[in-house]
Amino acid sequence: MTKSTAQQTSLCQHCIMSGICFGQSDKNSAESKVRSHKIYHKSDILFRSGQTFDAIYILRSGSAKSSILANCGHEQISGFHYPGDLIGLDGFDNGSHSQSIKFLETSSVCRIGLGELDNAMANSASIRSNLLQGMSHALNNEDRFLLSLNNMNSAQRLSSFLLDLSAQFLQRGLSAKEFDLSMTRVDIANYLGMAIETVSRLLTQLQQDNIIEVQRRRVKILSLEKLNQCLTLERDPHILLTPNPSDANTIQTRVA
Amino acid sequence: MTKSTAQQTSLCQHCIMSGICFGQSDKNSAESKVRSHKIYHKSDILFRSGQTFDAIYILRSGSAKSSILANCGHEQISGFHYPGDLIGLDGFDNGSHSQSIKFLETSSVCRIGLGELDNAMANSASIRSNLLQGMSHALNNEDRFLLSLNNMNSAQRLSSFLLDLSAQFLQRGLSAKEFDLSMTRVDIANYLGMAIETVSRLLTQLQQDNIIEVQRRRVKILSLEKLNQCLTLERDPHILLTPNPSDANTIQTRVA
DNA sequence: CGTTCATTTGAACATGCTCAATTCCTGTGG
DNA sequence: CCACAGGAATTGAGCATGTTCAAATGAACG
Repeated sequence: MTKSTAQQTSLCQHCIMSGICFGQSDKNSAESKVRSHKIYHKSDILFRSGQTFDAIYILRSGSAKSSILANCGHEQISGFHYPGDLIGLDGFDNGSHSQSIKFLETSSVCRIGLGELDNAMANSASIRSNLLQGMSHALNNEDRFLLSLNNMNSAQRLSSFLLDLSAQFLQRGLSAKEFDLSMTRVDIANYLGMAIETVSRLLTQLQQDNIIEVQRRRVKILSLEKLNQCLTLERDPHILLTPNPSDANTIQTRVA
Repeated sequence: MTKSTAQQTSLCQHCIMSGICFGQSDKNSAESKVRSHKIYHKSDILFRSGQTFDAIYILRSGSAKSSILANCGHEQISGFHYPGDLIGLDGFDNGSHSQSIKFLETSSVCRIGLGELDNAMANSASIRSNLLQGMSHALNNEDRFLLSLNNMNSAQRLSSFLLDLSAQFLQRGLSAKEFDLSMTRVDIANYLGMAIETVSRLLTQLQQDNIIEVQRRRVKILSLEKLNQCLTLERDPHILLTPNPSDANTIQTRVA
């Protein structure tokens, strides 16, 4: 996921934080305002857990994973990031990062210092709104992911993961049906909470069912419909059916 | 978790959003500035998924659960809330709530309209900081919870849940060792992603091991140490060991 | 080419779910 | 005050999903 240099200015103008780089008045004289951005390579670390929080970042190109560390030393990947994503939001909590960010491929990143950010928030309603929206979005993403962990079996989780990636790529103007995974099987297994053997088996299964073609990092989705069906079919909502679906006091509206 | 009316003013002064209610200048003449708050009862809904986002809320007393709804109609609880918690942060994402909030007992809530909030953010650095901190905290909480879902077995998840509650109560000046659960076993099972029978079995197990005493909603922790050991002992980090713990390129620092 | 890492595949086993029945609490009405 | 009904919680036994362990295969890289 890299962009030609010709696209960079346009990339900046559509950035969620563009208000910081381009003043209200001169959105047109953009050329000179492209914020300096730093290039990182595969396996580079943007910041580590425990490190002082002094900036947030926007991923311009490439991809990264964020992870936290359990007491037992276990690394848990909490998300993957793609161009346009805000990174480092975990730091507002207590002044130091709780996550670590590691790049999965060559990537470029804009840094927005905390002082600069706070100034912008004081002066611009759209910056305030965009930042809150970004954080809220991250929260909702985690909620939905949580749902899939608690609610779905391995096959459904993996299908869901692939569909999610597909949507991410589509949203960024790339192919929704054919793409390269930037993470290893180990990363996928970690993220989805299953053994890497299970990931492997399920991928071959999907391939045998003519739903995807997969070869190493390359994935081709043969049928988005069938992949979607994997989520709904063979569902068995075992956990947590509340007894009174029609009760006005109850939150859920329908129970299978 | 309810507070006497005598404590309410003090409660407001320590509120994370107090800057909105009390101007910088007159933090002392507090009496008259206590924001009107609304009382809800058990099973009441604060807002539902899909509802227009027009305010955030602060829980003053009581407790609540937030949940989202899967396509299949399955309700997934994404968190429990206690006094001081910010509620409704999910709405910044796209202008409508993705969560639903349901009270678990009689509770009182302050409402802060979006306009009012944005004004306050424009004018007060501490409001900006507090809101971002609150959202970041919520994010980090979810990350840690995600880790426990992917990383721990049922016994560990339940122990972790109890310890978490204990810490929440302690932080709010209540007993860390003896408290009432405001949620049902069904809620616990839903949240922790297991069957309610498993919750039940594990609680009796913990009781037989003289780690807790539990009777219906009442929980007494006999040994916080032993409960903590439940998290670390019998650990078996099966998933996701990355091969090179000492590699500088790798995020985690140690692997069991 | 040989070493290393990533991935795949197979077979046994374990955790935790499902189904079913029972017990325990709480509130309600006789 | 007691009997009864309904929900919540507990307990037991069988079973399924997905893990563990072990070994083989495949791709990449020096």
